[in-house]
Amino acid sequence: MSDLLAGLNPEQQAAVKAADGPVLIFAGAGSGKTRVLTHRIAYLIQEKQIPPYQILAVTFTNKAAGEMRDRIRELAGDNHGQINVGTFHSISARILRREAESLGYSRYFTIYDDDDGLRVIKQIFKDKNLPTDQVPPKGVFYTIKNYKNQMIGPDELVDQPFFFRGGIDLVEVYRLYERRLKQSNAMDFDDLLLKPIELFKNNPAILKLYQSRFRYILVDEYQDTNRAQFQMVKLLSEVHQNLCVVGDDDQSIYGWRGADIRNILDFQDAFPKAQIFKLERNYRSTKTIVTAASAVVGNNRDRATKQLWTEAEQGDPITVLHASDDQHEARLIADKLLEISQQSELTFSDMAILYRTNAQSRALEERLRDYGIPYQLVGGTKFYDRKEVKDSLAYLRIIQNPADDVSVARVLNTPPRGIGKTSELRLASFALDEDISLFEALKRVDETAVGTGPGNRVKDFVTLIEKHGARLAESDLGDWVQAYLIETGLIQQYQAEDSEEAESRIENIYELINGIREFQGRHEEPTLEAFLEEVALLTDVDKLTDDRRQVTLMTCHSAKGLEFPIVFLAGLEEGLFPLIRQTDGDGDLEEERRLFYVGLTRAEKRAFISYCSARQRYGETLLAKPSRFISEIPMDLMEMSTAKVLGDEQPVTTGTNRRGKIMSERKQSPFVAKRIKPEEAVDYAVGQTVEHAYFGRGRIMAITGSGGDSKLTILFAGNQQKKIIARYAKLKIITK
DNA sequence: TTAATCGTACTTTTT
DNA sequence: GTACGATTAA
Repeated sequence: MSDLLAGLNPEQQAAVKAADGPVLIFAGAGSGKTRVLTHRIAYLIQEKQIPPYQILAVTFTNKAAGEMRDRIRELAGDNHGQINVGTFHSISARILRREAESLGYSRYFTIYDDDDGLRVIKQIFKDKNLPTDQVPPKGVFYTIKNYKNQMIGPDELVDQPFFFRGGIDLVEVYRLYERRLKQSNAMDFDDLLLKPIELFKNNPAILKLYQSRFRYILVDEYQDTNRAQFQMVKLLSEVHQNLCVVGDDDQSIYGWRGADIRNILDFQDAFPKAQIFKLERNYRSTKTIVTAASAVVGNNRDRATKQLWTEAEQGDPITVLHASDDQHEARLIADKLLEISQQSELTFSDMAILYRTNAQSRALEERLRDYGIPYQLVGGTKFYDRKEVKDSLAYLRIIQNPADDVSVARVLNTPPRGIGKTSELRLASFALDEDISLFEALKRVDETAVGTGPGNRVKDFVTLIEKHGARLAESDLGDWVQAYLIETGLIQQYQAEDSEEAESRIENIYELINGIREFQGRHEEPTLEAFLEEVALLTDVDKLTDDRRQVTLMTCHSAKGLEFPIVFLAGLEEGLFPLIRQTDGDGDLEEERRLFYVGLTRAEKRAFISYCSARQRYGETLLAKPSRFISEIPMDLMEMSTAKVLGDEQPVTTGTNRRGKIMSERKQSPFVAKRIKPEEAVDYAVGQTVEHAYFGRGRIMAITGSGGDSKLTILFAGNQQKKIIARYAKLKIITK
């Protein structure tokens, strides 16, 4: 069956056939990397007779894992079943559940996300009476995360004077944080990577087991692995050395998360016998796009030498759209989307809009809605991050792991049930004194200083949890969740509110319940723990659908590994892309450039790049210059669009002109953009008729606050009442 | 002591 | 626009 090699170019074939020993494959953008990986696995199974269960393939997202499994199935037939495919985090979680006892955890441990972790830090601040005014808990949390990412534990920091201002001892908070998680039988994302290493180092027998279990290891997106991930694969492949990593140093974009580009650049140092292959032929994009992207990324110093090339046609030049502001930019893009969908065979699902920050999606979304263009948004506020969904999940997590203090604290008084801050504080300090979990403290509420009123409420709460905990085993999971969540009163609380927002929160809770039923239908063992784990490790991209006729909106980071015939890169302005943060100096310009490279190389046929002269950010209007990345593209590959948009002539959308007029210059910021502050608001008064860009004419019913920050309550046509902040509204006074 | 309202600060990218 | 914390009202 060596038709496995048919249709592969010589380099790809060589990479597939080099089955044994360490292998590094540099795979340029669009060079058929996934093909090589899947064919390689099929080759191992069919030609080398390796049992599938001895193969471990690690991908970056669950979606990529699913796709890989599908493609191997096509190639290798039935035998693929027991192959281990997953993300680092999901594979680790699986190992850790099995071996939890060896680490002093129960197998029902909870996975904490950043929000949960931050709550732990905040609780520590409360317990220790640390001041939050000098150093925000968030900052402490991120510092700790940073250390964990680099595998630096609190003990290794001890020699250094790590005191923050305000007398906060970082090492102590770090220690407490680790202790709290352990006591809560919880692991954060970093632990999922660190604990297996700890496990393997302390238990040679267990390590040996997994070494022989994973006799062939393949790692995709290797350029984005961090130190812990490197160590894990190194440990696992130490004996057999059958480690194949695939990546592209030019696409390393997760340095901020601890990814170490040196993992790929220095692979040979760690594995001196490594064979190296380079896939440099691009099959995805036009010559224009390949040449442009290569030219830009060629400005980076820290990279392995390689030259991407293609035999594809030249294709259209990259179109640069210049907009006056972000609203205008959104219109230009929407116009192009419509134009392309009408004048070509392409549909909206062939098009994507990519940007640097999630905040940019709003203006785009508004305009797409106006135009009636269907879109799907990846990222932003995720479904599982919504308050009501997290609350619901917290109720479920308590059942699985009562030691999960974060979840218990989260829902103890949600919905409000008469257990206020004071009671919570007393319970928490009792738990601390007795060295027991918060839930244990609730059960012993009579021994605490909590009053009888709230005390009875606490007892009701405990009864509620225990009652449903006992029922879990004997009922259908979906029915059980529904009954449980209803009895928590969570839904009732929102029903009482009777607002649009509450309405959608209720919908989300039901959507969660439906999600569980759907999970039941597709999972072999639909247990509560399996569901909670899937939810914890799910990414946004995992939920992306291909086949609906929708434009895709997402960040360049999320777009990694995807491709679209038409790609728009929005917001190409100095300070935004490359992004410059005001707080900690210059970021990593080379990484920003790689990110741009990733974005541009997503395009198959045509790329559009847009930038604005002025952009609303943090409530201010900033003047901006076009990104340096635009000028790094060879001139002859670009065309500057001078397209006029119909909408420009309509008075309704003259916000830019008006704003341009009332803008006054302030001092130049240290960075690229000039800061512009709108003048103090015009004098609004109750009873005036005003015109709003979106809502039309209306009458001011009430004003609260003063100046630009004042809130206006305006009654628009159709009895629509809206509250609007004067400063941001594009209001025109019609009559006094 | 609890609940509701008000004011403020925040938004880089994600497993 | 949101989500949190603080302040105030009950």
